[in-house]
Amino acid sequence: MDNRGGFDLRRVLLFRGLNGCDLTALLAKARQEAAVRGSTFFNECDDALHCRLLVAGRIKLVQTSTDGNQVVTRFVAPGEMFGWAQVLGASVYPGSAEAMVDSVALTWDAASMRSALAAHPVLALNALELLGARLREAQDRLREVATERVERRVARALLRLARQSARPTGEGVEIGFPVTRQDLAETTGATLHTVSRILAAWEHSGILAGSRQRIVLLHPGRLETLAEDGG
Amino acid sequence: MDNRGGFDLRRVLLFRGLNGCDLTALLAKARQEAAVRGSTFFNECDDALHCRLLVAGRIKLVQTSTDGNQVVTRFVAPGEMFGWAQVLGASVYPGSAEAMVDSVALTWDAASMRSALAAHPVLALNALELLGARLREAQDRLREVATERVERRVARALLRLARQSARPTGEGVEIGFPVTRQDLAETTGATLHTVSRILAAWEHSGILAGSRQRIVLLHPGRLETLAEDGG
DNA sequence: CGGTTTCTTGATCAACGTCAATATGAGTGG
DNA sequence: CCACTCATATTGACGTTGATCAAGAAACCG
Repeated sequence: MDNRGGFDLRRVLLFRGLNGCDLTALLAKARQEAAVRGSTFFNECDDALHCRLLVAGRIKLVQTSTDGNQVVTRFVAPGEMFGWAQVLGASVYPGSAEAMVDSVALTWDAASMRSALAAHPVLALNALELLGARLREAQDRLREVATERVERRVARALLRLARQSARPTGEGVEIGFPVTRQDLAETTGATLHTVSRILAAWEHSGILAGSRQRIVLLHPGRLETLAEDGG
Repeated sequence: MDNRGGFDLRRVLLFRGLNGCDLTALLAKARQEAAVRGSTFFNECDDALHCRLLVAGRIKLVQTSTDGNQVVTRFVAPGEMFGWAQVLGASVYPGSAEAMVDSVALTWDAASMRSALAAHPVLALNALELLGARLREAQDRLREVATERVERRVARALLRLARQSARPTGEGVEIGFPVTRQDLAETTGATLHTVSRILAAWEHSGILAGSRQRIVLLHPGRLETLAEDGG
């Protein structure tokens, strides 16, 4: 089996259950694409001609509203697909994909991914499951933003980030890629000012430590309390 | 071709492109289920054993958070599927499905729907498209709730409702099923008080008219202005 | 007709955004 | 290596949106 880009593609959830042959054939159709930190794989409203699998790095998907406000719809970790728009019936990307660190993706054109989905039911079912999970996550976040205080939303966001990309350190769990207060604000629907204040308070009370773009959760348990019962 | 429950099933987007035979076979596996106004087809956290197609009536999907706050994740119109949870890899329903008027649904068990999806690629691709559209909608609403004022969110919610279920009246477009201020509050992430005040103001300025659970948009254009550039 | 749900409206208040100023570090070119 | 610049972060003062609290009115229902 192939092992392109130093990444084990059998681990990719979308490909689970696909036999080696078919996987190799599918891979043959992909090309590799890189984006340095700060650049994008695609921008909001670009024609959605491709879909991608993140192989290395970290991406954020960002939607911008007419008045310039931005929202981070998802952080993408290696092994996850992104930019499905065309495959799923949209003609343009609903958001931009910005590399938070230097990143590498495998890129398919939407048409061949569609035919692969049609040819391999297991692939389509996997896609449905993944998409279902994403829909549930989006709805959960909707409920949070609609009903919960900023502090709690920030707590949840940090826990999600930690779950997706924990890097154990001496004194706690570090989030494994650079996250600005602005990023956190855009995932939680708050301003960077409020986020900054909240994090400062938490640093003060020993729940977390951090410096520029780095956040270490010293006390995930206490964060979970904050996230759940609003202690 | 079958025409069960007085509803033309060829119009259902999920079934588009499926041949008559297969459609009939699929329908044979469904059973009919009714829910009177106010009752539910299923509740949040129930085991997700079935998936459903709304044939008549109107449903709202509601998520409740631990502190009792509710959010309406979607209004379901006839012809739309709901309660896909199990098919999409979740074991329990992420929300309840409450009938806003007396309603009828066709019900499949999740296993047979899964095998139908596996057997008919066209079905799986349709499902992916529909789910993709839903994901985009959820993300749009997330962006709205995170960045926009309540007034604008209410305007958008009304326009969405009108689009999904407009009933032309003498003086404007009526929303074709009973919607309470509470419902609107739960779709927009506001309180019913705020919604009530906003609607009162709009009634005052002639943008809409309404009575108990009835809303008539007299001036959709002005609502659209409010929804877009915050005029 | 009494009870219940829905809706309205006022008064008050706090969460959080906005505005503003400053600090801190990281990268860059001279 | 240092000066400069830019992005990021901190912090305070203040204002506004919209929630909360409270009370009552109106419509519907058995």
